[in-house]
Amino acid sequence: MKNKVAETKAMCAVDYAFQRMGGKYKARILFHLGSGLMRYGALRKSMPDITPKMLTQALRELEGDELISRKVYHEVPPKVEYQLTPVGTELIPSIGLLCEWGKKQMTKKNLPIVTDFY
Amino acid sequence: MKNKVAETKAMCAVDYAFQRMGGKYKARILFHLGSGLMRYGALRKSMPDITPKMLTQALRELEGDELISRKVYHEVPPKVEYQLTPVGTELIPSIGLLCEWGKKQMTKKNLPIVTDFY
DNA sequence: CCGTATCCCTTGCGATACTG
DNA sequence: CAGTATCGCAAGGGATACGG
Repeated sequence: MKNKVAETKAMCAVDYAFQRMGGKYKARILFHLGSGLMRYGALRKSMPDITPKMLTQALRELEGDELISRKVYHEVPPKVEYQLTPVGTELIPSIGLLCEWGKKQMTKKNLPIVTDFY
Repeated sequence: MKNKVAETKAMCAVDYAFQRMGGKYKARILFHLGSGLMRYGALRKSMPDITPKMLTQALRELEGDELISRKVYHEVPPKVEYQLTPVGTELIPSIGLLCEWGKKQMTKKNLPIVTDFY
């Protein structure tokens, strides 16, 4: 169970970035965490279209790439908190810009935008 | 041969953006076109790891989403020019930021970065 | 020069059910 | 509460060869 890429050979910086925050959900997860620390359940509620399996998978990969940190409280009921690392935090402005671009285009085309609780 | 998504239902702006410039090559292609108009062959040479099939496919999708325009000269030998549309151009700053983030992280980890001709 | 066509393989992703 | 396990499909992507 390796983490995607053997980064032994030279690559493009754009690719490097996309391998870490690309994919179907990672950018959205990072963006949500941009507003601060969140528990697993809170993340689930804020993105109900992501199955637990995919959410956990994305979170583990983000953790492996050190974009987020994961803190487990061994108590009953269990509690796990996720938050951005400094490196992950530096990614937020880029995603924010992307998001603004998306909003602008969607507005132009009169497409319905989901902002809250999604 | 439809273009990926039926955008009938409400979605997140981040997703909207990623459906247009996400994937394995699109951001890189857009970024290269950021420096100006390029012919198909020039794009190929600048990104030799992309097979013609994948390059053409990505270009067609970008064209379909109106991020780039394609101008064909019906002459021998044939000549096709690609360039960013205004909407596509607005995407460049976000990708640029992502690229800078990538470069910074790669530098920290002493990973070899390919900038020219890739 | 600028692509297409074909074949095939891998990976991502989803649904559903179950657990410490 | 915060996950795993299992199964399975479908899209994405690579290699190679050919075409207007």
